[in-house]
Amino acid sequence: MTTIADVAKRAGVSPVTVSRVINSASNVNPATRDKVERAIRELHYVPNSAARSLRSKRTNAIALLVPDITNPFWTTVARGVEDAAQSGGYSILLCNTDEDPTKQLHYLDVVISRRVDGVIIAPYSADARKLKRLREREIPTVVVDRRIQGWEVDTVIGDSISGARALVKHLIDLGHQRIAVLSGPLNTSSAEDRVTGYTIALTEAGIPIDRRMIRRGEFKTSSGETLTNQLLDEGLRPTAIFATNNSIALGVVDAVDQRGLRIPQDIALVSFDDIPHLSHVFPFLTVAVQPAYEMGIKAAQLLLSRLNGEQDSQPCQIVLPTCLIVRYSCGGKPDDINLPFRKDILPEKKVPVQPLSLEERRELLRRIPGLKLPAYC
Amino acid sequence: MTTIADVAKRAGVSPVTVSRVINSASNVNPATRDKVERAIRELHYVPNSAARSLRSKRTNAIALLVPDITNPFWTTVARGVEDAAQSGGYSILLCNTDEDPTKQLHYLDVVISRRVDGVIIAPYSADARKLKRLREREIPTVVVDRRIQGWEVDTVIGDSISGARALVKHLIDLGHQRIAVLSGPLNTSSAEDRVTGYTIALTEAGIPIDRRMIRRGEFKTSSGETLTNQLLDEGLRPTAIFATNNSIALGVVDAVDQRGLRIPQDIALVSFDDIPHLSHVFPFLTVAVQPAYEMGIKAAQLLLSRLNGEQDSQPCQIVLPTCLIVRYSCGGKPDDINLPFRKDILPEKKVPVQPLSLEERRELLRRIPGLKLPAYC
DNA sequence: TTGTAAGCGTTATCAT
DNA sequence: ATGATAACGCTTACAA
Repeated sequence: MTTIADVAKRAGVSPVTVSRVINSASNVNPATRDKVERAIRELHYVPNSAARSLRSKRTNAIALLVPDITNPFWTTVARGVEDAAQSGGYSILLCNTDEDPTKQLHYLDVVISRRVDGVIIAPYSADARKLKRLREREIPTVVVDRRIQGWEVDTVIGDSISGARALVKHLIDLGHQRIAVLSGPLNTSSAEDRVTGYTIALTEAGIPIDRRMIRRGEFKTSSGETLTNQLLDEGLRPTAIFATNNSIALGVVDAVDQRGLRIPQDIALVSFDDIPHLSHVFPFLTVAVQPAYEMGIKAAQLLLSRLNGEQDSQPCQIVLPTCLIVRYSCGGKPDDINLPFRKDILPEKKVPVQPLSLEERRELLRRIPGLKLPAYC
Repeated sequence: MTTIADVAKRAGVSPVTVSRVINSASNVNPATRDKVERAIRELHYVPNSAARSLRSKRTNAIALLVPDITNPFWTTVARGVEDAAQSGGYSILLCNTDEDPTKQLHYLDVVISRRVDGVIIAPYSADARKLKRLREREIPTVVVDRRIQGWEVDTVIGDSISGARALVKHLIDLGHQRIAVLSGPLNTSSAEDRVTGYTIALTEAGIPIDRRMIRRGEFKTSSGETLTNQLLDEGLRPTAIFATNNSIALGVVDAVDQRGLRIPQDIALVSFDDIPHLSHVFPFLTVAVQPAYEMGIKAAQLLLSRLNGEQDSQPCQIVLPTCLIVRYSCGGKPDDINLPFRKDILPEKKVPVQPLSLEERRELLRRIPGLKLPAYC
């Protein structure tokens, strides 16, 4: 395989000069540059990045650790990351962690072994100790979609609290009083923030919190199904369910379907995160959406700016606004529509979600004793 | 950062011995191994893979080049690839080409520069010359989803011809005679094979081919929309449309919707490739599906077996069977169902697709003069 | 502007 | 079973 020495020989210069051309150093004579570039072309020379990395201590690669690329939310985030990374000259190492501690740990070792320049991660836990390896080695890191406790690290998240609050408020406005929430893992901030938003909305409406209506599982369809079954088996008779992510929502649909119940006639359903192509063909599910693509772009841009030292040294937290998309799944629409759907019959309404105001925040902290409101909202 | 020399010193052995331990060489004294492993743990040593790669000429990485990870088909393939690669100790370099020649070329350079051990690619064109760089450098390659002309290379594809034939036959059985097909790029075998399947089904039913009913665009929603509009504007009055991929199908839905027409009452729709979560909530679209996850797994396994030299030297072509999933979108169901859907009201039927038999093949070649049937079916 | 020399951290090769 | 030595292909530091 052609090396830099071959090119140098052909161009009649030293390897260093070729290196300078490759790295677009300024101090190269244009004529020399031409010679070298011709030699590179003629020999189809492509530098060996292992060798470059070994010497330069940079890999021009970043790792992306997400729970599951198969979830359309993560797919979209990944695409954003890839686009931004690519245009900055970085490659992406893709890692699915499945929210699995062992897998995440394994991948952190891969990340360290490969000496990637930076990491974008949606960690399975808010516990900073799980990311010790990254921190110890001072690998530039951006956490996405979730907040971390115990480590001031760059973070890009959606405003889950306000989104959830808006979603539940919407249900309440439609007359629902018995609303259940199906949350994800306890130590995952996005799951918890959505429960917080739920609590806020109920409190603001003067509806007492029934702890039995708050369920926690995993961000998985199977979990949504199980939790729904438990909920309905216990005879709590919720009139609406808030699924804290799209996978859980699908599980709710399944469980409700199996019981011969109907959405929204028998039970309403809202969800955090959309199911992209579904809305396209069947504008059904009322959801709070985060700008997933932008989240990916922003995370990558933030990381790259760190790598280039363009950023001030303070870790930052970027909070992206959410939108409420009101569709059919909580009722309020005729239920005798012919198949298939036309968007003029099943219109959808997209509304930006307002974050909590300072007064609302203060008021809430007063009214709800145990409430922990993260700084971001 | 800790190096192999640090570990060696601590364990009181030479770096080579540490290397042997890392690489689980057999000829290491168990006691020595223990000492080394302890030292590794104590120092939190993780080998530098750039250095390893430079010396060993292996990167333990493979590149995955797909059109767009955002398309659920590719998402699923990617997940399969990642799972298989991970369990073989390989990392994945993710590259979205957007079916764009420039992007693909760019990524081929990245691939070469990074000296990945192998490549899994869905190339934007069947022209082998576009992959010259891979071939010249003898980078082990598996082509997925598409056939390549002019290069005998490992390939994993779905049986597009039989799938398309089954899909169109289904339409014909329901009484459709004026069926349009919206295909993808001319030089993409999956697109062309699906048109071939279409042609076969019509011919077998004795329906003459109307060239105006065959449209070609891109595998994009916008393209599906445009093509549908053109088709309908020209007054060809198709009673059914066959979209050759899921993105195109979504464009058809849009266009039909905008005209105030309904699927399937006014026009039927079938598609190649499912839209995963859609079917979950709204079992609507009749489709031919390929086992996308298995395609990813198979492609990665094939590649890894090449890398490990476990395979005979012949390039091979793996053809995965397709299934027909019959749902609502071509009619034959009541159209006065209340929202939302219950799967017992909108049942779906999944049928394995039979490949063309030898006799059928022979018969077809006789009846259709210009027909080019690829070897795989 | 260009070149020389050294070294990045590992493993292949050969020797013991 | 273990070690010494060199080399992988490049870039940094310094010199000219």
